[in-house]
Formats: sequence, structure tokens, C-alpha cells
Amino acid sequence: MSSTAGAAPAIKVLPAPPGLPEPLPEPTVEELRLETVLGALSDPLRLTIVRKLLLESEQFDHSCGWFGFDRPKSSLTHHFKALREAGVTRQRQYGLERRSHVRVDDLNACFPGLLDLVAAWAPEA
Amino acid sequence: MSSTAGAAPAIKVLPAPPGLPEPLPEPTVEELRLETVLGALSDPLRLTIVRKLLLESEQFDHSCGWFGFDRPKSSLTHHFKALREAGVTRQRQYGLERRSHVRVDDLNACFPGLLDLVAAWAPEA
DNA sequence: CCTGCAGTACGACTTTAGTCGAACTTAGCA
DNA sequence: TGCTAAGTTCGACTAAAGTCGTACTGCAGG
Repeated sequence: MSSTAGAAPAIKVLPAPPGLPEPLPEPTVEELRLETVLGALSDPLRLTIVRKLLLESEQFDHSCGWFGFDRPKSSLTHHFKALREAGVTRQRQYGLERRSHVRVDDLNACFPGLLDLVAAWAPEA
Repeated sequence: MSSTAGAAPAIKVLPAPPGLPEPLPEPTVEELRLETVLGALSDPLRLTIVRKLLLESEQFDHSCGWFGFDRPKSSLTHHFKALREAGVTRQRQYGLERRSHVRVDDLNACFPGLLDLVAAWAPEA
């Protein structure tokens, strides 16, 4: 408000902040395990989440709401957490929202080709 | 049974038969589902089975015993069945033994690169 | 014929996942 | 200051997986 802050931006910038919030707890690259990752991806809803992030997100993280799933919030929390704890996604807290993106580089380094399979997946043919 | 069936072979041929036994029930190529296959591969023992088949079997099918797992037989049956029903392996009955091999062509066609990940897998680093 | 052996089938038990309602937490905003 | 909205946490329920003992099937060899 006060002019002291300098010109407050008239435009409301979406959070693409200079200093990113810390990621929520997640396995390191060395801790990534194939069987765990495959387990996380063996669920249709989670496959949908990852695929959507891969194909439709243009370099932004996305909040749970962005996906538009018609499920109780607690179910979504469950699945997003499963993906993060398996090391498939990274989550950061932006104010109220918890946004996710796929750890593309890590996964491609550890399991090359895996994400291509997810991207090519067709939900229930 | 009657002797009318002609001369029974004097030499006992190991089963590399001209007419192979029918494969046990399994999904068709069209029925292969990524989430199901990933689920089947999300278990360390099954990953071990598939990897061993990929790396150490030289174009032969292998019976359960060949793997040398120290587990009850009923557990092994369970896992081999899970792999077959997911479409990862094919099983044929040769006399007493039920032998398995990986459906390499089918899997490479549907999920290219997936088997490479399994082959590269290192059991519990 | 009888015994041994490969593997299955069945069933009980335990663990883990998924599903969801309800209460709670917290940032942003008026 | 107090509302609202995004998302979590907790707890209960249910369904599915993994584990394993025991009994069974069916070929093979003495």
C-alpha cells in the first residue's frame, strides 16, 4: 500500500517466484526404485495425473484442482502423495495451493523411456 | 493308447517339440494394459523372475524350479500366475513342468522400452 | 504298484491400497 | 476480524495382494 514499497505491481503476478518454496519430502534420485515407481504408476487415476502433467502442462506446476477430477479431496491428496513419495512428482506449496510437476529429468535419467510409455497411455481403451 | 497309435519313439526327446503345447490362458495383445503390466512388475520377486528370464534364458522356456527361489511352492505359483495373467509371460505345460518365457515381442510392440528397464533393474541396491 | 517329484488348488491369515466423510489448518481477502 | 477456499489429517471401511500350509494331480522310475 504505502508508497514506500515502491510501485506495487498493478498486475497480479501468478507465483513464478524467484525463490521457489522448498519441495515437500521426496526420495532422492539415488533412492528411486523401479518397483516403487511402477507401483505408483499401476493405478489408472495416477497414470492420468502423470500423463496430463506431461502432455498438457506447459512448464508450470499445477494444483490439484487444475485436473478437475470428480473425487473427494481426501482421495486426491492420497494419490498425489503416493506419486510424490514414489519419486514420480515433486510438490511445492504456493500459498494455499500445493502444486505438482513430474520429475522428468530424474525419471529419464533413472528409467529412460518410462515416461514415454505413460505419455502414450490411452485410458481404458 | 492302443498300439494302433504307431511306434512310440524309442528315444526320449526332451520337450522341444514340433507341436508346442497350448499356452495357458493369457490376455491377447489387444488386452494388454499398461497399468496392469506395471502392477505385475511392481513386485521385487516378479521383477527378479522377468529379469532372470530376459538375461539368463537362452531361448528356452524355464520351469519354476530353475529359478531357485527359496519360497514355498504355492507362493511361486501365485507370482507366476500373476505375471501370466498380466500378459508379461507365457506358460506352457511340458509333462510335469510348467515353463515360462517373457512375451518379448508383444511387450516391445505395446510398451517399447519397458523390458529394457526391467533388464537394467538392480535388485535392492 | 508304489513312491517321489513338479506343480496346482484351496483356504486362512495378514498387510496394504484405495475410497471417502468429517474435522481441521491456513493464506488471502474484504 | 472473520469468511472462504485449497488442501491436509484422521479414522473407518472395503477390496485386493502377498504368504504359506496342506491336500491334491499326474508323470516317471524302480
